[in-house]
Amino acid sequence: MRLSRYFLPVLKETPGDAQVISHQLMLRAGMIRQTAAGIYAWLPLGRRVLAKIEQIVREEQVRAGAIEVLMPTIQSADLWRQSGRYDAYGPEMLRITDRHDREMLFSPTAEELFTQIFQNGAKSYRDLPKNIYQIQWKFRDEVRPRFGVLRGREFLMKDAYSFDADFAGAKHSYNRMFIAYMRTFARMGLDAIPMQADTGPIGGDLSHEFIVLAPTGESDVFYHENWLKPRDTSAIDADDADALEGFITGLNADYAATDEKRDLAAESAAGDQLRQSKGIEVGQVFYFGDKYTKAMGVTVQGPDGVPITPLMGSYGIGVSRLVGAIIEACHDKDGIIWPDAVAPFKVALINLRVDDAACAAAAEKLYAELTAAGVEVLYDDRDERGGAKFATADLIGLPWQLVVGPKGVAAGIVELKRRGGERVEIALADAVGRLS
RNA sequence: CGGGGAGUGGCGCAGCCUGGUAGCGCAUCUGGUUUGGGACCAGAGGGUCGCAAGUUCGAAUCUUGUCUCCCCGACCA
Repeated sequence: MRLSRYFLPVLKETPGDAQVISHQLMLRAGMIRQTAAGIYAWLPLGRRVLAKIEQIVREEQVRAGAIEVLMPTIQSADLWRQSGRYDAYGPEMLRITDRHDREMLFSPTAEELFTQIFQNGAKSYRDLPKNIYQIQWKFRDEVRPRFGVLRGREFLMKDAYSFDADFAGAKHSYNRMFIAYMRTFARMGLDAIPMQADTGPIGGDLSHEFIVLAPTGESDVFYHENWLKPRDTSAIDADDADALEGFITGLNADYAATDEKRDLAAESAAGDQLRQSKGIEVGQVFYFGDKYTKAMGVTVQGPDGVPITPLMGSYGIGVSRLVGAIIEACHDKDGIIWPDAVAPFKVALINLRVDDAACAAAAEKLYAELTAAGVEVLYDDRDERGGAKFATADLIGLPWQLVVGPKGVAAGIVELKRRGGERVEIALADAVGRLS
């Protein structure tokens, strides 16, 4: 993409109403614009990051056996009355009346709808287990939205819902998602710690929140220092229920809990290895059994002819929140430092002198070759001075900067810089190979 | 929802106390000089001061109402 044709409205100064660093950087880097309290427009650069995160989430969901669907954001109040949550949810739910005075709502989560859709298509125990998910916008009318996309009212969320015939199956479904979450966050360059958590309005008795440690986080969290070491999940076979259960039990032997689930005995057992921090919740998994299936009268036919009430879990990942969470974890004084997997582009190709024929020709050639090699490159071909281009590139945080200047081109050399890391001079002829 | 703060060109702010018809920096446009870390000179465009009512000869400025946004706390992917 040529920057001269792109839409990247960067800001030199920090807008006054942004407090946390991720919010400031997202505004300055031209990723988002606020349109109302807690509601944001996603500009091209932000949209690309969102898509990268979505794709990683999607791949790990598929790997865990979940099936993608897309549900409406606007749902009928009647559906929510079946579970009793229409009255239970409170003012956080955005309620809407249509032209016929029918009561509707903007979905804050979707247990009811998934349960209904499941019942609609599943009649037999042979249809179990199932795990169905979507990546869709949600709306929760937070009393006080803040911190940009970390606490918006409208947010993009992956929500999955599992249906099983018995508790062992349901626990395995829960564990599958658990390990999928570990893998998902690790792929994004995040160390997310699963913590015992409260279940809130979703209900149920088993739940973990996945927390990214960050000083700007809203949750107070407590954990054993063993969690600071990265966990390798690559060898785990998620299809092997016993092995998976054993692995997760092993993980959870190290204490980690959010404020409302603190276990003072476990904390004193951890002794001086106990750590306290602030954290950002980026995902949560719940097991709640037959709470919805029972309330909504959902059953499937069992092998012996007796109806079975499926047991459910639900599993959320805050996709849009992750954009902010990653920036909180990955930035310096000059701007964002994207982990490779979620970077909006891989390379910032910087032409220092658009009016220098040899320099421009070299940059154009690199752009063409990188593009042909399938490298995502943002080519700064604007008629700007070097300083301005470096500042923009640092701000938007692409992992690599390929700098093409007149002196270097004359000597057959370009500069390759790792954002937040070292810079090296390489032969012009080697540049494409190094980046593809 | 309680407590606090703020709405003035695209962004950041001053002016308000002590009413007299709006200013600065950045950004934008034109011309020129520049060109490896957010250049310089000259010129230009852009704001009914959130909205509404009131006081006054006159309101960005005073009064009242209203909307919006932000911060602290209580609540949440």
